[in-house]
Formats: sequence, C-alpha cells, structure tokens
Amino acid sequence: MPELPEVEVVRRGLERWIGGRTVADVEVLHPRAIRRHLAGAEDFAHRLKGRRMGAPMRRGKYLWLPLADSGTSVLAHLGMSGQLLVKSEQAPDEKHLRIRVRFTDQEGDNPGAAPGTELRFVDQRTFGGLSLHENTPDGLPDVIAHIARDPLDPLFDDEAFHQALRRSRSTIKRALLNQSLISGVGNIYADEALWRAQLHYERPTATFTRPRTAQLLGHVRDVMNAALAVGGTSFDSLYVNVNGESGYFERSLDAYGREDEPCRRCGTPMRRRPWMNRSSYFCPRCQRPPRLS
DNA sequence: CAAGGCTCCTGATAGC
DNA sequence: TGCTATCAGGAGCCTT
Repeated sequence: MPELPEVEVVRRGLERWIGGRTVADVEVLHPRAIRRHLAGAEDFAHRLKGRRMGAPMRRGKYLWLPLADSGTSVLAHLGMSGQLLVKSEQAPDEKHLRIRVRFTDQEGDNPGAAPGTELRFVDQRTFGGLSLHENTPDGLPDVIAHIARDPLDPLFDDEAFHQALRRSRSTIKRALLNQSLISGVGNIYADEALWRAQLHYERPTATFTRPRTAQLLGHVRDVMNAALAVGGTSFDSLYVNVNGESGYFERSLDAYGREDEPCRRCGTPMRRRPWMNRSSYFCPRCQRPPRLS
C-alpha cells in the first residue's frame, strides 16, 4: 500500500530513468486506469505524444510529470496496488499492465536514461491511474489543489495543522488520513505514528495541545524518513520499487499487522479493531482510549 | 459546511 | 475439491 515514502521512492526512480525523455506513444490497455482523464484514452495518448517529460514532482501520495512547454502534467496515483515500472521493451507484459508509455530516446534526450526501456503502469486492483491536467500557477495539477502539503514538505505549516486539529470535532486518526489537512499519511503510517506517540486512534483532535501535536508530527516524520531510508536501497535498478507491502519496511513495523504480537514497548499483545471499513492496530496499554464524554 | 459512510476493484485466504 | 465470505484500503462522492 503505497504511502508517502513508497511514492517518493517511485518519484526518485522516475527522476533518474524517465525525466527528460520524449514520449513516442502511449498505449492504454484498461479504461479504468485513465478514468480521471475525462476526455478518454485516445485524448490522453494524443496529448502525450511528442512531449518531453520534466522532473517528476510529488505531494503526499500524488506524483506528477510536468510536460515541457505545455502547462500540463501527467498526474499519477498508485491507489492500493499501482506500480510504475521502468522495463525493457522486450520484457513480457505484466498480467495487470494497464498503460504503456514508449519513448523516442533521440539526441538531446535525458542522457542518463536507459535506451530501450519503457514506462509501465501496472495495477491489479485498479484504484490508481494516470491523467493529464492543467497546472495551477504553483505548478500543481489543478485537480489536486485541495491536497495539503505533506509533512516532509519544508513549507508544511505545523501551526496551521495544530489549529485545524483544535477546530475539528473529529478524531486523530481520521485527521491524519484527511489529505486536505496533511497529505501522504495512509493507514499504515498513521498506526505507526500513533503507536510511537502513544496515542489512541480515537482521541478527539480538539484535545490536542501544541506540544502533543508537535510530538505527533515528529513521529510522523521520523517513521516516514526511516521507511524512506530503507526504501532508498532499491531504486538504482531499472525496477522502480513501489512494492511497499512485501518489501523492505515491513519488518520495521511496530503496529500495523501485529495483532496478538507483543507490543515492542511493553509486551502487551497488540490489538486490531475494525475501523472505517479497515483496521486499526494499537497497544491497549500504551495507547489508552480517551474517556467518553 | 463538516463529518462520516459508501463504493469502486481483484486476489489471497479462511471456512464449510 | 469447490464454493462463498471476508479482507486489504485511497479518495471521490454522497448523505446526514
């Protein structure tokens, strides 16, 4: 399940292998993968053809490739199971290959790019996709203007986030997953940060003091940076790793997926609770539920 | 308008 | 063995 660290690993891989290359043609193999491109697959392919890819950007779990001299960007979201792979044109198609982008690799294109490779969007569960959008004056695809800056963005405003928590009548995990308050946090890193901060997922946001918010944000950043550090080992190959679930950071998880296993802090068996059509993992001793009002 | 619930999708796995 | 139920969950959209 790609969250901010996994998407950042992908962004770095794209920066190395795709940035600066010119699109030769695009093949859309599944309509759902471009459903956010309302004009359709043909339009998507047509508009990309002949365009040069700029440096890939990221905000939260979204990443985008600006198309040179067009004021537009290819926006990508990996959803649950999406992968952006740089593969040899000769490699056999993946079972869930949805979109293929080929490049011209002519003189003047990215010298670091590996010729003979193509970009593939592979997505088993089709929650993710690619689309093309106009950029806002900030260089952001217009459809993600509502996505907040992420906690690794130097311009993320800690104080504004704290004030938003104070104003809200929601609970902390909902707030962490609310991409218009803070982006890039998904179910896994939310549980990890809450475990580190020793906070129950249903603590009302209005009860947060400034130090408590600061501490939680610190843990969010720490766990994401730790994941990023480990994920950083795998992106110097032609494979742009997005496989966060089976990969490198799983063994470092302290909360997510650890039902009935001992809390790494106090030894109490960890619990799983159904929550918002998914699960929350927590330590019943370190992360006490808030008193009901 | 804010908050919370529903829904899209496929494959792995559990249970009968 | 083969069927069905359950679970995984990001985010747009809908309801309250």
